[in-house]
Amino acid sequence: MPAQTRTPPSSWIEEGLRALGVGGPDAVRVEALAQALGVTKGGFYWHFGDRRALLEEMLDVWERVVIDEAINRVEREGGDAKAKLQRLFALASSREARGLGSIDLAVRDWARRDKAVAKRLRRVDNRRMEYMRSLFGVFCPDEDEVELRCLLALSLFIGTRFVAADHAGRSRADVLELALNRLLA
Amino acid sequence: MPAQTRTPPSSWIEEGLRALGVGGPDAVRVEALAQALGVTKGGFYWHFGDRRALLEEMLDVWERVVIDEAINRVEREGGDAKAKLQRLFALASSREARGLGSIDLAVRDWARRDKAVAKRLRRVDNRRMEYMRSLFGVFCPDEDEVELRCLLALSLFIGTRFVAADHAGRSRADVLELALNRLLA
DNA sequence: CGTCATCTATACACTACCGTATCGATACGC
DNA sequence: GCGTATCGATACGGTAGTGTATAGATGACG
Repeated sequence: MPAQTRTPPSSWIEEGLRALGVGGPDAVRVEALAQALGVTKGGFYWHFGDRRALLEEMLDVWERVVIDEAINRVEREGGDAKAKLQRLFALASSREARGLGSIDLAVRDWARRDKAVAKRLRRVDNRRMEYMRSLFGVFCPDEDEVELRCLLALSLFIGTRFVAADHAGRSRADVLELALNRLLA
Repeated sequence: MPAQTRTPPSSWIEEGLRALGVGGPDAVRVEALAQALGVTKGGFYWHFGDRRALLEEMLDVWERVVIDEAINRVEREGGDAKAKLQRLFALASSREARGLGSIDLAVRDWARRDKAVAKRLRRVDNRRMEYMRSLFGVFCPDEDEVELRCLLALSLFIGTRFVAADHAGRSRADVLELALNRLLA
């Protein structure tokens, strides 16, 4: 049995993902993470070969969590396809998702300039699309229509957090609800 | 009359915007720009007080260009609202927009962690929304419906470039065309 | 209690970049 | 062609971060 670790790799990864969500990949700096964890960087290089290795493992964890977590939680409570979609959308805009959502956005921007990251994002997005396709397909016979709604849903999820426009008296949530009702019609 | 400048401020700003689009704000580095321009950083600090000043002026230029350019070009050719919207969408996904589009995405991510940038993006997005509202409003009586379509259009514009999913036999352009036809119905 | 793996602190060399200072080059206006 | 504003090259100091080396602390386990 290994001795109980004080600042195990998972701590560095966790803190790294937090930094990634807030400041992007460039903000994931060994010394900054060490300070946030209340230690020096001494132990970091015991766990990880270098900074790249940390980023790699961060993405490993992110990929696993993102793919499993959301889908599992939605599936667990059962219900029909529309109920599941509604829960999925609610989850996506919930306060708890703020942390994961920020990481999601950061990874998207990161993927623009790093092919390996783009590959991972592609896997994740395809998994999400596949899941949504299965749900929309239940009450939506036309395949083009299914594909369209999936892209709209995913784009809205991202757009809501990247678009900085006001809505003439309405709130963003109001307009978003309109959109989601339409998607579920 | 000022002497003809060899590497005027506009060159630094141009190169800076290019770097921003490719690598984000952190990639806008004085010495890197100098190298890209084939000079040393010697002259940079003659034009700009510091790096911040360049970023500021870059955003000034970007804001002016983005607001005027696209709208003016669409308006110039006339036609009815639907024709203008079609041109607007075509322009947004045209090859020429790749450069400006990348900057757009970079600014969006940047705005997440810089309030001043967020303020600028808000101005730009509101201007775009206002313009789209005026176009959708022509053939769309319901105000909620107009607002919805505007958000969908903007989200799709962003989503198309941030989402990395495949579409089961279809191309992204296919699905996008479906979406745009729906928006113009 | 002692040992060994597991961290931690500290110091160091190295690199990249910012901003400053200085002097030289170049072109335009006259 | 002369002078001045407008750059360009170079050298420098300062800061921040990476990765390495090394010695010390700390806890599990026999």
